[in-house]
Amino acid sequence: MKFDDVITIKDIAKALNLSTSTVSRALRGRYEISAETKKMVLEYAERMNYRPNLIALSLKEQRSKAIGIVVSEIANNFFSQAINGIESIAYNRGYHVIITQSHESRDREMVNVQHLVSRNVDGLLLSFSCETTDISYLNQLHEKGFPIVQFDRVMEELDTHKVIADNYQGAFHATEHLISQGFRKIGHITSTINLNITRERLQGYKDALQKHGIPYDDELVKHCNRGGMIYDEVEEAVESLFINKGKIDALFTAGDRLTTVCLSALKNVQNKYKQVGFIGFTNTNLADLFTPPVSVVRQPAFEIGQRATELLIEMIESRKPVTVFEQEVLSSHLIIRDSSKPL
Amino acid sequence: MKFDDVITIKDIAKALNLSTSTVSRALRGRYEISAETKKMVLEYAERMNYRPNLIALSLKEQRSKAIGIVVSEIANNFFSQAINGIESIAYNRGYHVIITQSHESRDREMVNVQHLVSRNVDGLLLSFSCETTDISYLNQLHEKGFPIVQFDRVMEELDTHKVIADNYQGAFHATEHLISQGFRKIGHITSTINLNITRERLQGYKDALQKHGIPYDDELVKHCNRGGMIYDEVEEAVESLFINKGKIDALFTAGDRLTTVCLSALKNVQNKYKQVGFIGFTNTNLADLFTPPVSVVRQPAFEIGQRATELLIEMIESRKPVTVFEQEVLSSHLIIRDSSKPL
DNA sequence: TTTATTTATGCAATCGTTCCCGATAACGAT
DNA sequence: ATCGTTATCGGGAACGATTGCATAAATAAA
Repeated sequence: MKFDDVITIKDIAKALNLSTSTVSRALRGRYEISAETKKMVLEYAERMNYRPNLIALSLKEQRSKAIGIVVSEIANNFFSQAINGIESIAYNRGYHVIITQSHESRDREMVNVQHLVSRNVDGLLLSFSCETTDISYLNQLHEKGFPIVQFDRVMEELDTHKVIADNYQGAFHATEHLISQGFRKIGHITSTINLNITRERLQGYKDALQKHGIPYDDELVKHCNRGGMIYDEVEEAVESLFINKGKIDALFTAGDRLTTVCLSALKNVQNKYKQVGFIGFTNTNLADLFTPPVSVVRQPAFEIGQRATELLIEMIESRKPVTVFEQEVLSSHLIIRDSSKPL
Repeated sequence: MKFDDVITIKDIAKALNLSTSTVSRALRGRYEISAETKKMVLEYAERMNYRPNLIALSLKEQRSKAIGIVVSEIANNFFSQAINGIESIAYNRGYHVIITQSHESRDREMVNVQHLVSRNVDGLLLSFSCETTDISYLNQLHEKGFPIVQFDRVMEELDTHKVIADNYQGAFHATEHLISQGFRKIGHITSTINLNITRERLQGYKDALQKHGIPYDDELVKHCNRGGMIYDEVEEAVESLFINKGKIDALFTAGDRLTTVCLSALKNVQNKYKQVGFIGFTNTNLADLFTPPVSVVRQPAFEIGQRATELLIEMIESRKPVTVFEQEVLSSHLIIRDSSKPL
């Protein structure tokens, strides 16, 4: 059904026998308008419940006061918390946010970006999908100086602001912690190597092993390339780590969704959860309800969202093009619970 | 920084020495355009990576092919799953979705609705906040026949399609289940009575008690009016139920976030979780990782989102105004685990 | 050859808003 | 009476895209 009878500035102009310009200025509170005209317009607009059409405004002003977000999944503690951080800043600065999900698909991600751009968003906050390796679809946009800030899952070759957690440190400390608890055969389940977070965490894991003289074993690292989107992929990874009985004595998982799905899989696969040391990256609030309570690496999701948004708005509102970009690294937090204590 | 050099239909027209009309028709594949002109335009557009400006299109066509969503929190399993259901339908029908959060604030909810409307969304999917009692801000919109579908948290007095879970049945069965397991003093933590889901579930709880000859005790029902947004509110409710030692022997919680927060609070308050029978409405996938594994009432969140979207798109695309509205009730699912077994 | 028809293209209005220019009137100063 | 100033307000272009209508050229029919 066609729906179009919302009140516009033209309607007000016609009703009050004024021109649209006058009405516009009255509503904007410009000085050139006489007090009585202004009052008349404001009262009428109020009475008729007038709201400016943001579409028309965007077209005219060439900006929308809206920020586009692309994340892989909102059903992910890290991202939903990050989005809350984003909103907390954006809202106070007068921006609205438009949230989209890539569902770990590069095509969907690209479509979302294009859609957001053709909706005239003033800037983009991006966290890439597992599938994404080729980001040439951003080239043109980026070359023209379109404001983009990457967070969490970032691309080295895309030179814009980046806001991330200290993935390397987080993984290093988590692994070192497991070692300090006496574990020696530490499995690592992570997602695709496409992602910086995977590589950084893997490196932290490796370096911690090396520091303590534990040889690195390729067989103990399993990549779930869809980042936990497909349960079977994760269960298979978990199972394979247990093929030789006692092959691993502890497990370290990277990635929010991956960690929670791993916990399910561990439970389902011969109830292994209680039989290995465990620590994982996750932002769930329920970690201490498990038995044993789960040790986690918690990322400052909210703050990452906030910081990314501050940088983005700074870029949007800067009068001269921003050409020097920074990478901000926020500290993650190791929360030791029982799951990583000696068995 | 002002950013505006995206390619438009005018640029193409100028470059190829054509009129914008011709370019537009060529891009739309209209028959009136000669094959060579069409080819020339298409090739140039492709090469310059032309994308139509959806803002301009929306303004012209008076529709945006976008659907606005307002939920209280995306960091809530029910809503994030519902949103995935919404997206699954919308995407296939060529609609984009714009997700906003009210954070359980009526004002924020209203602002979001107004913002979405002034962005020319073609319809709204609404789930109300805890705070909302007065929805007069929707009156004008609704009277004019603007397509709105309510889901989960709905308002009786707003006559549009509604898609909900069988809250009464779910609560009734959950309570009856606890009774069948021998529990008699069953506490109920729920959110504000403003919400239909609260009232329906409370009624289910009451009726189950009555059916089995258990007197209803007002003291055993606690309302967390912010729906679990404020931890202290929940902890207080939990504590108060335990003031008289052994006052309750089981707990039934309504609401996704409320249930998870309650579990935390139960754990924190003298580690009570293992000492009471427990069942709650929640869609978390981690319920069986707790000890004991949590019995839950699981709502068909994904399907609710899907169905609501189907109804909405039907309304949007209907040529005549829709005046007869239906309320669809989808079955929830009782999943019995150990938390509700006799102690 | 003339007229009718088809084919291909351009013009201009439209959507809602803002803002640069002008236009008009009132008023005081000359 | 004329001019300049100031205070108010309107006209119209612009933003990007679509589309009904007009027009031109090319072709077909007479």
